[in-house]
Amino acid sequence: MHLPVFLDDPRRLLSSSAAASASARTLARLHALLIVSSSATHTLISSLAAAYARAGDLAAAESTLTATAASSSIAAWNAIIAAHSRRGSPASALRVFRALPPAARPDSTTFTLALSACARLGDLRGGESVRDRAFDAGYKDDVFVCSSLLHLYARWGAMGDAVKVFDRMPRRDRVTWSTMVAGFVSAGQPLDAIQMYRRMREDGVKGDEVVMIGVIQACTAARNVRMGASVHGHLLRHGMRMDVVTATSLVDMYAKNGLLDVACRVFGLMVHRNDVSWSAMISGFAQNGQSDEALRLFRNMQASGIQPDSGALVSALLACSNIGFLKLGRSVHGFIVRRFDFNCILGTAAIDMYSKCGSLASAQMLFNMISDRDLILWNAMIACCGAHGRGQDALTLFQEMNETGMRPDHATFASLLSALSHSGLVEEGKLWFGCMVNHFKITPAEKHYVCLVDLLARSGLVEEASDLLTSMKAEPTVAIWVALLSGCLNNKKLELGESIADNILELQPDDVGVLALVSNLYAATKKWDKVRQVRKLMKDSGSKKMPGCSSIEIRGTRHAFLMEDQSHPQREEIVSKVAKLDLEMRKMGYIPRTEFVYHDLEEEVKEQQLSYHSEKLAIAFGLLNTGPGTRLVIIKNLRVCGDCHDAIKYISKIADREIVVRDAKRFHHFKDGVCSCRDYW
DNA sequence: CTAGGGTTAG
Repeated sequence: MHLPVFLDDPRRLLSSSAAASASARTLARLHALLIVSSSATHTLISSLAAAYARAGDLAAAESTLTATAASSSIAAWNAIIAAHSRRGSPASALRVFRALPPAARPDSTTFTLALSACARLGDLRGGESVRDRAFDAGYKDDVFVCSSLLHLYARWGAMGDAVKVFDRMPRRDRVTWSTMVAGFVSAGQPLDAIQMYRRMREDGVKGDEVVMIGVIQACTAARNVRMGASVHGHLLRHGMRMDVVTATSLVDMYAKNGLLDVACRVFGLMVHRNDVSWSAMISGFAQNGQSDEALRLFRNMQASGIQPDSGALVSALLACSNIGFLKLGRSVHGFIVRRFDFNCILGTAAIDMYSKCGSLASAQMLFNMISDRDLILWNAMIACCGAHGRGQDALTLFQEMNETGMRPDHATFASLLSALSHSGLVEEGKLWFGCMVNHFKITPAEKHYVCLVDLLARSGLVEEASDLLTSMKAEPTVAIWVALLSGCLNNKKLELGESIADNILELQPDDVGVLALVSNLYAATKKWDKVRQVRKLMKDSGSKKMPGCSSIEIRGTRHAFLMEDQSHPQREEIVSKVAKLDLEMRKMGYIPRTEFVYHDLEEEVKEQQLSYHSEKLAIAFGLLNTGPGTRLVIIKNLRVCGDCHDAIKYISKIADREIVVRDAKRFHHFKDGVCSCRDYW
């Protein structure tokens, strides 16, 4: 037993580094001995309490101080408050702060800790009362106190107040500056963040990693890769520590700006990578449409022994959504259920995955299981119903959402209006558009106008839609004109349609689908020279666009089909299946719509080209490889053309199959010769 | 004994 030795000089023990790492148990024995031997002085008790706090026994620390003369020792209390903070319980930190005995006079450290706790809790009013006490106690010009006050405001979007504090600070250090930079970034003002950094440099303050991370994020948000790269160079030249966080923000900066190869190189050069670094890289691929690569990385991450965090899982789910990989999506969902609490972010990503993989039922089931729903989760589920052609369900959900007191935002209405439009619920669409503007005071954006115009025009109310355009403050965009034009074409309002087509051409669209619509309209009015002119534009933009690709998942394996790709082992069988279907379709009245072939070819060759459209190949493959009655889910990267849309209706009848096609815009549910979406051009 | 930092959903 060596404790008595300590008793010779407990003072030395408590100030030595041994105490810093002493266990709470050792400290307790020492404590007891101090009391028994009546040698517990004020200073000793205070140091002991601080040592308890460092060792993590906060209850012991507090009870050591309470009811002794040492309870006036602010240093000991600070140690306790700091320990609560480190442990991630700001509420406990504040509780201790508020219950300080009157004899313990808070100092700069105490106020700083309390303000930081308020910032973490988002307790602005509590923070302001701490501020008042700090200022009264004479810490008005204290850099630590002011910087944490600044952070409180900046972190919660009150940049105006943050600037006020900042402006009257007599002294600023790099923490002050970096707080301002990060504040502007999270307030969505990246240019002001960069401006702050410039001011800092003019003031002669050198940036450290933390400031630079803020600047990198600002470059990411401002889409300024050039400056981002120069910051990167600056870091390297000045030999700044490339820690995980710095490197990760660089990876993110390059990836979000489309420089995936550079992002990869930075990622590859990292000495230590943690879950967040992997997440940044995976999301970079997923958001740049390289979903297969994102999923490969996701597997690599697990293989290298890093447990995916929620960021990586969300990105993996996003990648599964993009390519419609239901089996993998399900397994990621299963992984989450086993290891995580299902929060709203993960829930939203999973619901979106099920939705985009064609499984409305799974999305609904998951939604019903989540009881604590936030705005984005509701929006995702409403969008899901809409995408699957369930306008009425979307409306019911929307009303349910309102009943819970959740306030809809612009995205909610975009999803709702789009759902109503796809289901042809005209009266409801008009009603809720008006309600959005008048009751919820949301200024309609382009997407809202597109939905409403589409809804009106499709339903034959072309004039009403046209009036809506004139009532708009801004000039109509291509998307809005297109919605109106397709209504004109479907409802044979050719005269109005022609002037709209002219308007669209003036805006120089390069979208082949848009041009096809315009060309179809000119064909309907027999303006053949204009048809030729538009078809030339289509040829130019058609050669630039990516090839159409469709995929189908059969028993957990994905099969992708491109028009040009001859390499599929079952290619011949597939092509002859399509030909057989084609024959039957024609007997039932199908007429190939060769206007959807954009190359100058003989009519016969054009018809053949139509047979090679990727969605037809994928469907034929699906029919060959699944049993009768199995539902087929096709994921297509571009929009389904009018010809395929007609053809799949017939195929669903002939093969007696439910066929779901997800194109770049939405879902088409084909069954018994009809599609859930209304007229299609 | 004290303040500031990265990824992820509609």
